[in-house]
Amino acid sequence: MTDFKKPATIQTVAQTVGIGIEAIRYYQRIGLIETPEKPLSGYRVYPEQTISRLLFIQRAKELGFSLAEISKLLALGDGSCQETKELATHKLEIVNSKLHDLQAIAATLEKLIQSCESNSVNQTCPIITTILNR
Amino acid sequence: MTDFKKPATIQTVAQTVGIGIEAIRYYQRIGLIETPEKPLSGYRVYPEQTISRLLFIQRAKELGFSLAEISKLLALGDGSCQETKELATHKLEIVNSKLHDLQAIAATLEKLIQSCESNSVNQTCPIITTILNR
DNA sequence: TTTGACTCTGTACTAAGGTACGGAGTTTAG
DNA sequence: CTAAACTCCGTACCTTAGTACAGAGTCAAA
Repeated sequence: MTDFKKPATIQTVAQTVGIGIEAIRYYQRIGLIETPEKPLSGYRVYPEQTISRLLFIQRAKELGFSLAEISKLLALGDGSCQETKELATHKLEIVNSKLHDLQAIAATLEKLIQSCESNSVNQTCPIITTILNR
Repeated sequence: MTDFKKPATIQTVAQTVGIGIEAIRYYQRIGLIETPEKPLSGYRVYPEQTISRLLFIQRAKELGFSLAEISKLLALGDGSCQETKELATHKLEIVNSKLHDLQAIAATLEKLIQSCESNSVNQTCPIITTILNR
Protein backbone atom coordinates (compact mmCIF):
# COMPACT_ATOMS: atom_id res chain seq x y z
CA MET A 1 0.00 0.00 0.00
CA THR A 2 1.29 3.41 -0.85
CA ASP A 3 1.40 5.94 1.93
CA PHE A 4 -0.71 8.96 1.13
CA LYS A 5 -0.08 10.88 4.34
CA LYS A 6 0.88 14.41 3.44
CA PRO A 7 4.60 14.97 3.93
CA ALA A 8 5.52 16.32 7.35
CA THR A 9 6.95 19.78 6.81
CA ILE A 10 8.47 21.70 9.65
CA GLN A 11 5.22 23.35 10.66
CA THR A 12 3.36 20.06 10.81
CA VAL A 13 6.07 18.66 13.03
CA ALA A 14 6.01 21.75 15.22
CA GLN A 15 2.26 21.48 15.68
CA THR A 16 2.33 17.75 16.34
CA VAL A 17 4.96 18.12 19.01
CA GLY A 18 3.66 21.39 20.39
CA ILE A 19 6.79 23.41 19.89
CA GLY A 20 7.82 26.42 17.81
CA ILE A 21 9.32 26.16 14.34
CA GLU A 22 12.24 28.25 15.47
CA ALA A 23 12.88 25.88 18.36
CA ILE A 24 13.15 22.99 15.88
CA ARG A 25 15.60 24.93 13.78
CA TYR A 26 17.51 25.79 16.92
CA TYR A 27 17.76 22.12 17.86
CA GLN A 28 19.06 21.45 14.37
CA ARG A 29 21.65 24.17 14.71
CA ILE A 30 23.00 22.74 17.96
CA GLY A 31 22.90 19.20 16.57
CA LEU A 32 20.24 17.90 18.93
CA ILE A 33 18.18 16.62 16.02
CA GLU A 34 19.14 15.88 12.46
CA THR A 35 18.16 18.06 9.54
CA PRO A 36 16.61 15.90 6.81
CA GLU A 37 18.10 16.23 3.35
CA LYS A 38 16.61 19.02 1.34
CA PRO A 39 15.23 17.85 -2.00
CA LEU A 40 16.69 19.57 -5.03
CA SER A 41 13.56 21.59 -5.22
CA GLY A 42 11.12 21.90 -2.40
CA TYR A 43 10.84 21.65 1.35
CA ARG A 44 12.41 19.28 3.81
CA VAL A 45 10.31 16.33 4.92
CA TYR A 46 10.64 15.09 8.48
CA PRO A 47 10.48 11.39 9.39
CA GLU A 48 8.53 9.94 12.32
CA GLN A 49 11.80 9.51 14.16
CA THR A 50 12.23 13.24 14.44
CA ILE A 51 8.83 13.55 16.08
CA SER A 52 9.63 10.87 18.67
CA ARG A 53 12.94 12.48 19.32
CA LEU A 54 11.33 15.88 19.80
CA LEU A 55 8.76 14.39 22.15
CA PHE A 56 11.55 12.78 24.13
CA ILE A 57 13.26 16.15 24.33
CA GLN A 58 10.08 17.80 25.56
CA ARG A 59 9.57 15.26 28.30
CA ALA A 60 13.17 15.30 29.43
CA LYS A 61 12.97 19.09 29.57
CA GLU A 62 9.97 18.81 31.87
CA LEU A 63 12.10 16.66 34.16
CA GLY A 64 14.52 19.55 34.39
CA PHE A 65 17.23 18.24 32.08
CA SER A 66 19.07 20.90 30.09
CA LEU A 67 19.45 20.51 26.35
CA ALA A 68 23.10 19.59 26.90
CA GLU A 69 22.05 16.82 29.25
CA ILE A 70 19.33 15.66 26.91
CA SER A 71 21.93 15.48 24.19
CA LYS A 72 23.95 13.12 26.40
CA LEU A 73 20.88 11.04 27.22
CA LEU A 74 20.13 10.65 23.52
CA ALA A 75 23.73 9.78 22.77
CA LEU A 76 23.66 7.08 25.41
CA GLY A 77 20.49 5.87 23.77
CA ASP A 78 19.96 2.28 24.67
CA GLY A 79 22.48 -0.13 26.03
CA SER A 80 24.38 1.88 28.56
CA CYS A 81 21.88 1.67 31.37
CA GLN A 82 24.58 2.31 33.91
CA GLU A 83 25.59 5.65 32.47
CA THR A 84 22.01 6.73 32.05
CA LYS A 85 21.30 5.88 35.65
CA GLU A 86 24.30 7.90 36.74
CA LEU A 87 23.08 10.90 34.78
CA ALA A 88 19.66 10.62 36.39
CA THR A 89 21.14 10.13 39.85
CA HIS A 90 23.35 13.14 39.42
CA LYS A 91 20.36 15.16 38.33
CA LEU A 92 18.38 13.97 41.33
CA GLU A 93 21.14 15.17 43.64
CA ILE A 94 21.06 18.60 42.07
CA VAL A 95 17.29 18.73 42.30
CA ASN A 96 17.36 17.71 45.96
CA SER A 97 19.97 20.32 46.71
CA LYS A 98 17.85 22.99 45.04
CA LEU A 99 14.86 21.78 47.02
CA HIS A 100 16.81 22.23 50.21
CA ASP A 101 17.86 25.76 49.33
CA LEU A 102 14.38 26.76 48.33
CA GLN A 103 12.94 25.41 51.56
CA ALA A 104 15.35 27.55 53.54
CA ILE A 105 14.48 30.57 51.44
CA ALA A 106 10.76 29.98 51.90
CA ALA A 107 11.19 29.68 55.66
CA THR A 108 13.14 32.94 55.81
CA LEU A 109 10.64 34.77 53.67
CA GLU A 110 7.78 33.54 55.81
CA LYS A 111 9.49 34.82 58.95
CA LEU A 112 10.16 38.17 57.33
CA ILE A 113 6.56 38.54 56.24
CA GLN A 114 5.31 37.60 59.68
CA SER A 115 7.60 40.10 61.36
CA CYS A 116 6.13 42.70 59.06
CA GLU A 117 2.60 41.75 59.96
CA SER A 118 3.19 41.78 63.72
CA ASN A 119 4.08 45.45 63.73
CA SER A 120 1.60 47.32 61.63
CA VAL A 121 2.51 50.86 62.65
CA ASN A 122 6.23 51.38 62.39
CA GLN A 123 8.53 53.54 60.38
CA THR A 124 11.29 51.22 59.19
CA CYS A 125 10.23 48.01 57.57
CA PRO A 126 11.53 45.00 59.50
CA ILE A 127 12.13 43.12 56.27
CA ILE A 128 14.69 45.65 55.15
CA THR A 129 16.39 45.88 58.52
CA THR A 130 16.46 42.13 58.91
CA ILE A 131 18.13 41.63 55.58
CA LEU A 132 20.58 44.39 56.46
CA ASN A 133 21.60 42.90 59.80
CA ARG A 134 21.57 39.21 59.07
CA MET B 1 40.39 62.04 65.48
CA THR B 2 41.60 61.69 61.98
CA ASP B 3 40.78 58.49 60.19
CA PHE B 4 43.87 56.69 59.04
CA LYS B 5 42.18 53.70 57.49
CA LYS B 6 43.54 53.20 54.02
CA PRO B 7 41.05 54.37 51.40
CA ALA B 8 38.70 51.68 50.16
CA THR B 9 39.48 51.17 46.51
CA ILE B 10 37.39 48.91 44.38
CA GLN B 11 39.42 45.81 45.11
CA THR B 12 39.26 46.35 48.87
CA VAL B 13 35.51 46.65 48.62
CA ALA B 14 35.30 43.57 46.44
CA GLN B 15 37.30 41.53 48.93
CA THR B 16 35.38 42.81 51.94
CA VAL B 17 32.08 41.94 50.38
CA GLY B 18 33.26 38.77 48.71
CA ILE B 19 32.35 39.71 45.18
CA GLY B 20 34.26 40.33 41.95
CA ILE B 21 35.46 43.75 40.85
CA GLU B 22 33.64 43.33 37.58
CA ALA B 23 30.43 42.60 39.45
CA ILE B 24 30.74 45.90 41.30
CA ARG B 25 31.30 47.73 38.04
CA TYR B 26 28.33 45.92 36.59
CA TYR B 27 26.13 47.05 39.48
CA GLN B 28 27.32 50.57 38.82
CA ARG B 29 26.49 50.27 35.16
CA ILE B 30 22.96 49.17 35.87
CA GLY B 31 22.55 51.82 38.57
CA LEU B 32 22.20 49.42 41.48
CA ILE B 33 24.96 51.18 43.39
CA GLU B 34 26.40 54.66 43.00
CA THR B 35 29.82 55.33 41.52
CA PRO B 36 31.76 57.63 43.85
CA GLU B 37 33.25 60.76 42.33
CA LYS B 38 36.62 60.24 40.82
CA PRO B 39 39.25 62.60 42.23
CA LEU B 40 41.02 64.77 39.68
CA SER B 41 43.96 62.47 39.95
CA GLY B 42 43.78 59.00 41.41
CA TYR B 43 41.35 56.19 42.13
CA ARG B 44 37.79 56.26 43.34
CA VAL B 45 37.26 55.79 47.06
CA TYR B 46 34.21 53.88 48.23
CA PRO B 47 32.28 54.87 51.37
CA GLU B 48 31.06 52.44 54.02
CA GLN B 49 27.56 52.85 52.63
CA THR B 50 28.55 51.11 49.43
CA ILE B 51 29.77 48.12 51.39
CA SER B 52 26.51 47.83 53.38
CA ARG B 53 24.56 48.18 50.19
CA LEU B 54 26.60 45.47 48.50
CA LEU B 55 26.14 43.18 51.51
CA PHE B 56 22.41 43.82 51.35
CA ILE B 57 22.46 42.92 47.68
CA GLN B 58 24.35 39.70 48.42
CA ARG B 59 21.89 38.64 51.08
CA ALA B 60 18.85 39.48 49.04
CA LYS B 61 20.34 37.50 46.18
CA GLU B 62 20.67 34.51 48.49
CA LEU B 63 16.97 34.85 49.21
CA GLY B 64 16.35 34.46 45.51
CA PHE B 65 15.62 38.06 44.64
CA SER B 66 16.74 39.17 41.20
CA LEU B 67 18.82 42.33 40.81
CA ALA B 68 15.73 44.08 39.45
CA GLU B 69 13.78 43.12 42.56
CA ILE B 70 16.65 44.13 44.82
CA SER B 71 16.67 47.46 43.07
CA LYS B 72 13.00 47.89 43.99
CA LEU B 73 13.64 46.80 47.58
CA LEU B 74 16.40 49.36 47.90
CA ALA B 75 14.24 52.05 46.34
CA LEU B 76 11.46 51.30 48.82
CA GLY B 77 14.08 51.62 51.52
CA ASP B 78 12.33 52.39 54.74
CA GLY B 79 8.82 53.63 55.25
CA SER B 80 6.76 51.62 52.79
CA CYS B 81 6.48 48.45 54.79
CA GLN B 82 3.36 47.47 52.91
CA GLU B 83 5.01 47.44 49.50
CA THR B 84 8.02 45.59 50.82
CA LYS B 85 5.79 42.96 52.34
CA GLU B 86 3.97 42.54 49.05
CA LEU B 87 7.24 42.05 47.23
CA ALA B 88 8.29 39.40 49.75
CA THR B 89 4.91 37.70 49.63
CA HIS B 90 4.99 37.56 45.86
CA LYS B 91 8.47 36.09 46.01
CA LEU B 92 7.33 33.49 48.53
CA GLU B 93 4.58 32.39 46.18
CA ILE B 94 7.07 31.92 43.37
CA VAL B 95 9.42 30.01 45.63
CA ASN B 96 6.63 27.73 46.81
CA SER B 97 5.59 27.06 43.25
CA LYS B 98 9.15 26.15 42.31
CA LEU B 99 9.33 23.89 45.35
CA HIS B 100 6.26 22.08 44.16
CA ASP B 101 7.66 21.52 40.68
CA LEU B 102 10.99 20.32 41.98
CA GLN B 103 9.30 17.86 44.31
CA ALA B 104 7.44 16.33 41.39
CA ILE B 105 10.62 16.14 39.36
CA ALA B 106 12.52 14.50 42.22
CA ALA B 107 9.78 11.90 42.66
CA THR B 108 9.85 11.02 38.97
CA LEU B 109 13.61 10.79 38.89
CA GLU B 110 13.59 8.52 41.92
CA LYS B 111 11.14 6.20 40.25
CA LEU B 112 13.21 6.13 37.07
CA ILE B 113 16.37 5.30 38.97
CA GLN B 114 14.62 2.55 40.91
CA SER B 115 13.27 1.00 37.74
CA CYS B 116 16.82 0.93 36.46
CA GLU B 117 18.11 -0.77 39.57
CA SER B 118 15.45 -3.45 39.63
CA ASN B 119 16.53 -4.86 36.27
CA SER B 120 20.26 -5.14 36.24
CA VAL B 121 20.69 -7.24 33.12
CA ASN B 122 18.67 -5.78 30.31
CA GLN B 123 19.45 -4.29 26.95
CA THR B 124 17.36 -1.17 26.73
CA CYS B 125 17.55 1.18 29.67
CA PRO B 126 14.14 1.63 31.31
CA ILE B 127 14.87 5.29 31.95
CA ILE B 128 15.06 5.98 28.25
CA THR B 129 12.02 3.91 27.40
CA THR B 130 10.01 5.40 30.24
CA ILE B 131 10.72 8.92 29.12
CA LEU B 132 9.89 7.88 25.58
CA ASN B 133 6.50 6.39 26.44
CA ARG B 134 5.26 8.68 29.11
C1' DT C 1 -1.40 32.97 -13.30
C1' DT C 2 -1.27 35.23 -9.45
C1' DT C 3 -1.74 35.62 -4.69
C1' DG C 4 -1.04 34.10 -0.17
C1' DA C 5 1.01 30.85 2.74
C1' DC C 6 4.80 28.39 3.70
C1' DT C 7 9.98 27.32 3.80
C1' DC C 8 14.90 28.15 3.80
C1' DT C 9 19.13 30.55 5.14
C1' DG C 10 21.84 33.49 7.64
C1' DT C 11 22.33 36.79 10.93
C1' DA C 12 21.11 39.54 14.84
C1' DC C 13 18.80 40.04 19.05
C1' DT C 14 16.65 38.87 23.75
C1' DA C 15 17.11 38.16 29.14
C1' DA C 16 20.34 38.09 33.40
C1' DG C 17 24.32 38.48 35.48
C1' DG C 18 28.11 38.99 34.89
C1' DT C 19 33.39 38.04 32.69
C1' DA C 20 37.28 39.36 29.71
C1' DC C 21 40.23 42.44 27.50
C1' DG C 22 42.99 46.26 25.66
C1' DG C 23 45.17 50.44 26.42
C1' DA C 24 46.07 54.22 29.20
C1' DG C 25 46.80 56.37 33.63
C1' DT C 26 48.16 55.97 38.71
C1' DT C 27 50.13 54.40 42.87
C1' DT C 28 53.32 52.11 45.65
C1' DA C 29 57.32 49.23 47.03
C1' DG C 30 62.01 48.50 46.46
C1' DC D 1 63.55 55.87 39.34
C1' DT D 2 61.52 52.06 37.80
C1' DA D 3 58.73 48.08 37.67
C1' DA D 4 54.83 45.75 39.38
C1' DA D 5 50.33 46.18 40.77
C1' DC D 6 46.31 48.44 40.63
C1' DT D 7 42.47 51.34 38.45
C1' DC D 8 39.63 53.25 34.85
C1' DC D 9 36.92 53.09 30.68
C1' DG D 10 34.70 51.27 26.91
C1' DT D 11 33.53 47.56 24.51
C1' DA D 12 33.01 42.84 23.45
C1' DC D 13 31.95 38.35 24.86
C1' DC D 14 29.78 34.45 27.64
C1' DT D 15 25.75 31.24 28.95
C1' DT D 16 20.90 29.08 27.72
C1' DA D 17 17.12 28.48 24.99
C1' DG D 18 15.35 30.21 21.92
C1' DT D 19 12.93 34.51 18.93
C1' DA D 20 12.87 37.85 15.15
C1' DC D 21 13.63 39.21 10.72
C1' DA D 22 14.96 40.02 5.87
C1' DG D 23 15.18 38.29 1.45
C1' DA D 24 14.73 34.69 -1.65
C1' DG D 25 12.62 30.53 -3.13
C1' DT D 26 8.53 27.26 -3.42
C1' DC D 27 4.00 25.33 -3.16
C1' DA D 28 -1.09 25.16 -3.47
C1' DA D 29 -5.55 26.99 -4.35
C1' DA D 30 -8.61 29.97 -6.99
